Amino acid sequence: MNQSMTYEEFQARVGSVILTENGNCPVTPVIQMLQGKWKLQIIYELCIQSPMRFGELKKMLKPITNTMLTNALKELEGDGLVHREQYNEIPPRVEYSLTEKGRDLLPIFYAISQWGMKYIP
Amino acid sequence: MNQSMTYEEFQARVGSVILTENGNCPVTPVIQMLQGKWKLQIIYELCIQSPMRFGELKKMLKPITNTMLTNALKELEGDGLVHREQYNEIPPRVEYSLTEKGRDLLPIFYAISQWGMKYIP
DNA sequence: GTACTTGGTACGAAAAACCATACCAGCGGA
DNA sequence: TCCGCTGGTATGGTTTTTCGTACCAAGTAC
Repeated sequence: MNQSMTYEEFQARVGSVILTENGNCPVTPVIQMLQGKWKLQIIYELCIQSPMRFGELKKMLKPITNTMLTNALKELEGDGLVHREQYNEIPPRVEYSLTEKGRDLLPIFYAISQWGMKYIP
Repeated sequence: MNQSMTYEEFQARVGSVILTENGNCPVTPVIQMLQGKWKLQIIYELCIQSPMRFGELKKMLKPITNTMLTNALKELEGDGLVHREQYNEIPPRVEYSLTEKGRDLLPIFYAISQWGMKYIP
């Protein structure tokens, strides 16, 4: 099934079948996992370029603060979406990249970009 | 292009071409538009069933308060994603449904559900 | 010896989000 | 006459996010 599915197709597949199967919703937990001002943006930056250093990410997400970036990255790492690789050099170097689990979020961003290209002026 | 695209395909298409074309990103504004604890959930409920009355929505999103639901629906209506239809009856009846613009968000939820089915236990 | 580098941490303050509670209209039913 | 129904609004308070600023280590260049 691709992205040109109809409303009825999605409803038939996700709404009627999966949702009511055992009470486990495959959408709500994902939405909650990705909540927060920066998480989706960070993942998206890592979609575009990976790996990225802490400072590079910070520059891309310009008004972000150290604290926010650190916290968000920690949570993303905790959720297994982002991998943190630390090199013991001076000055320190830390590289962030998407895990396979994180890369699998790509179709979401693809769908978002399709919508954005249609509706964002 | 469907959802089994490779990382390189997405990168080539969204990362390299569209993003750098004119500085307008088709992803970031969408992410910001959908931010907040309830917006995505409301849209998702309306994906599953539409139209829905205010009280039905409230029941589905159980711990939500009147204020939150009202505010979120107003913003979604303001963004043109949700349509509000008011019937002047007693007791009052108001039905919410997705606009075409809102329905076009469906592929995003489809992609989310695909990811959720793979990774949510 | 001083300044500069990176990838953070710690702290408190400010802002935003969220919540609970009470209240409203106006008709139908008991 | 009083209650209950719906779809909210108003108010104020609490909790969660987010921000701003200062600071750190440990080496390198000047």
